[in-house]
Parts: sequence; structure tokens; C-alpha cells
Amino acid sequence: MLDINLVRENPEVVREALRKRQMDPSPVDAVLEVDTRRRAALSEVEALKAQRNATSTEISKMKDAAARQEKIDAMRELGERISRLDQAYKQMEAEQLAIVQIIPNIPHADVPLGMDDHDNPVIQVYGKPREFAFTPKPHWDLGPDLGIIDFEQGIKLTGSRFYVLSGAGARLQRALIAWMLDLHIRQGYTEKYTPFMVKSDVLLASGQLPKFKDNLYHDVEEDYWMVPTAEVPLTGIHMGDFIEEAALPFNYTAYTPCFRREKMSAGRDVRGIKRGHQFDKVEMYKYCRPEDSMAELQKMVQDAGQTCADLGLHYRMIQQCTGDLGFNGMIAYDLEVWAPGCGEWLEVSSISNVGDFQARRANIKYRPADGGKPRFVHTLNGSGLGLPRTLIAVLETYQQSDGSIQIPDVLKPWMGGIDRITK
RNA sequence: GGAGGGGUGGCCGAGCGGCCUAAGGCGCUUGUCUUGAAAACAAGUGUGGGGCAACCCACCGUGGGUUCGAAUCCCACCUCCUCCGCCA
Repeated sequence: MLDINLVRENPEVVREALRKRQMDPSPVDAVLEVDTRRRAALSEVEALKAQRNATSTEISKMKDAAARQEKIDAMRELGERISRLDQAYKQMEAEQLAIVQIIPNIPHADVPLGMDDHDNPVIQVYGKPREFAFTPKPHWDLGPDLGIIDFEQGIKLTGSRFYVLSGAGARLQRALIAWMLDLHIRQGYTEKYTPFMVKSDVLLASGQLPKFKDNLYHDVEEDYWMVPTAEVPLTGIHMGDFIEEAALPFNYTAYTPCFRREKMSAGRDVRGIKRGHQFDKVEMYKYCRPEDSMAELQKMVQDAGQTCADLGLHYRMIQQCTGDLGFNGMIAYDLEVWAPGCGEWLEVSSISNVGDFQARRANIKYRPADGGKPRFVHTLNGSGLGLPRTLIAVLETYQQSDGSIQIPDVLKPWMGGIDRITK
């Protein structure tokens, strides 16, 4: 959420940010209009409250019963007026919040201009694609042939876009999760195991609500929401907290399943396990001082990249342009791994510096060591990495001419002594 | 699920209709003293908002209510602790 003072004092900056994102800038004017009305109402009701407070003190000191009663009668009417105005004020406040909450973050000056994901520049390409002496197969053929991915069983259990991993396939995914978590721990992150269902406050704090309600699963009975990413609970952990400056930065990593209704992507990527309603992910998350967040972003990009590199995958880093930048993000990079079987770059990580955007929503502050005013922390999040897609790249990259899959060296300790998946 | 007891500033903790403008302590900042540090002493120090400012308003788990006036009384909910019941 943006600072209302920023919108009020520099409305053109916010309008320009929306235009760069290929969005309509008119919410800015709507906010300014409500804000003006809201503050006028606030001044009015506060003046009345000041009067009430002063008179109440007077009443408490009055000895003469008749005069006292007269004052009390006069105040009764004032009380009713305050109550009506207060209600009107709350309405305006809610109206303003509703608009401010759907305005996205302001892109950092370093974010390249662009219309959509086609304009995302490729920053760097790492490694080379593996050379095959045969035609590499896509994972939707490899998996069922080896009996490690079963699409029919997933459909039987839940429906389309669900699948069952079996035997060495399930184990390989678990190996990836365990190995990634251990890698991030070595990189200095603290592992967290969090609830996979959260209250709506937490989704408001992390920026998923109210805007992305349609992409979330919600248990109406208990008002629990299934997390769409570990970013949500990792933001919520410190909701409302005051942090001492010396304690920063916090570096967290967590494995969670992620649940997404994917209404907006219905009909896309229907083949294979690339896009499902349930997938696994290992996430990295940082809380830091504002002046450190750009450097921390670079570190996180490296930490995520390390994951791809150690797995021996061919991958590239692209930067999200203004038209593709996520709602919360100020600046973001994506990592994509090459899947030689299906012949496409798969997004396995998106690493964002969201600045104080989530911290303001979540009210997460730190007290500067010099004793100055509390400030909002900056938060960053990045996948390290998204699972089914990493699994796809591993299966397709390490496939052999006989249809078997070699196990990448780093994962062998978790695979019970096997170095290859065969029929 | 049932019964009882709690949730107060960065932290601990008192207050249970109007001098609460929330005691006291810890922590923090500054000063005195000291070669320096510690200790001691003194002063300051909650958060958010409105106003050019003086100043004003709100906030004592959350939301309602009673009252001229609520941290304080009433109702609902959340949450923690103790006990009972039920269950992996």
C-alpha cells in the first residue's frame, strides 16, 4: 500500500507509475477527492470532540446541581452529533482505503519501460543447453512412461490440473525441497514451517487481498484462506511488530504448498505439470533497513541462481519491465530454466524488492538505533525455487536415450542410493 | 466443546466511571562525574492522525453498546493460561 502522503503531495508520480504499468491513472484522482472530504470531516468532528472533552471536565468540577444538569442536557445533543459525524467519517476512511489498497507499488527508476512480458529484457544467460544425440521428450511423456507421474489419478481424486507423483518421482521432488532448504540455510536463511491456511488480515497485509480474491481458495465456514505462496505467512509472521534495528536483517526460508485457483490463467498451459492449482515451492524472504534493500535484492538473486546452477540447469535471468511488474513489486527479476523436452523457458523464480509496500499494510516497523522515529522496514521475497517446474527441467535435462533419468549429483544424498530413475 | 482467570506504551507492570494528560520499573537518548567505561545522579523518552502554528483528536486485544464523560460498566468475538471432556 502506498503512503497517502505520497499520493497527496506527489500525485503525478503515482499517476506516472500507473501509466508505466499500462494501467488507468484515475484512481489517483478518486483518492485525492475522498481524502479532501475525509480530512474536512475529520477536522470538524475533532473540533466537536475537543469541545466535549473540555465540557466534560467542567461538569466534573461543578457543584451546583441545576447548572450541572443544564450542561449535561446540552451535551447530550452534541454527543449525538459527534456519533453521526464519526460514522460518516468512517465511511470516507473505508472508501479511501478501498481505493488505495488496489493501487500497485511504484516501479523503481531502474525498471525498464515495457508493455508486457514480451518486453522483459534478458539480463544474462547461464550455462549452455545440453546437447542431445536423440530428440528429448517432454515430461508429460517421460513421467507416465517411467510411472512417476500419473495424470489420471489426479483427475480421479480432484479434477483437471491435478496429478499424482509416484515412487522415485515423488521422492525426487522431496529431495529437491530438502536440498533447497538446506542450501538456503547455508546461505544464511532461517527455516520456517508455517500454517498453510491464514486469516484474511494476513492476505491483506501481504497484498493478495482485496485485489486477487478470485485466485484464492477460501474456507467460508472458518474464514481460513489457503496460502498462494509462502510469502503470505512469511509477511504475516511480523505483522504489527516493532523490530530493533540491530536485529535486522531477517532472512527466512520456508517450504509450503501453494494453492491457486488460476482463474485468470484458465486454459493456459494445460499440458503436463507446469501449471496446477496446487504446487510446492521453497521461498526466501527478507526484512531489512530501507537503505539495504537493493543490495539484499542482489544477494537474493544470487542465492536463487545458485540453486539453478548447482542443479546443473541451463537458465537465464530476465528483468520484469514496468508492464509486467507484479502488484507489490518495486523492482523484480525472474529466473527461467530451460526445459529441453517441451522446448520452453520455465519461470521458476521471481525475486522482488517490494520496498515498504507490504510493511505499511502489515504495520511492520523498526526503531532506528539513534532513537529516531520508527520507520517501515523493506521486505523482499523470492522463490528458491518453484517446484513442479524445477522438477520438469531436471527430468527433461537429465533424460537418457533409453528414457531413464539420471539423478543430479547434489540430490543423490536424498535418493536412497539410486543414481538413475528407470522403468 | 464446558468452567474459571488474563490480554494496558519497545518490554514488564499498576490502575477497575471524571485531577488517566496511564503510576512505577526496565530499556533508550542527553547531561554531570570519570583517563575511558561501568555505577550513581539529573532531565528527556509511546503510536498514529489533523493543523502554517499555538494546539487539537484518537488509541489500554477487536467490534458494538450504556453515559454529559469509559482503560474502567454491559454484550459479542478473537487470543493466552488453568481445569474438565473429546480426539489424532
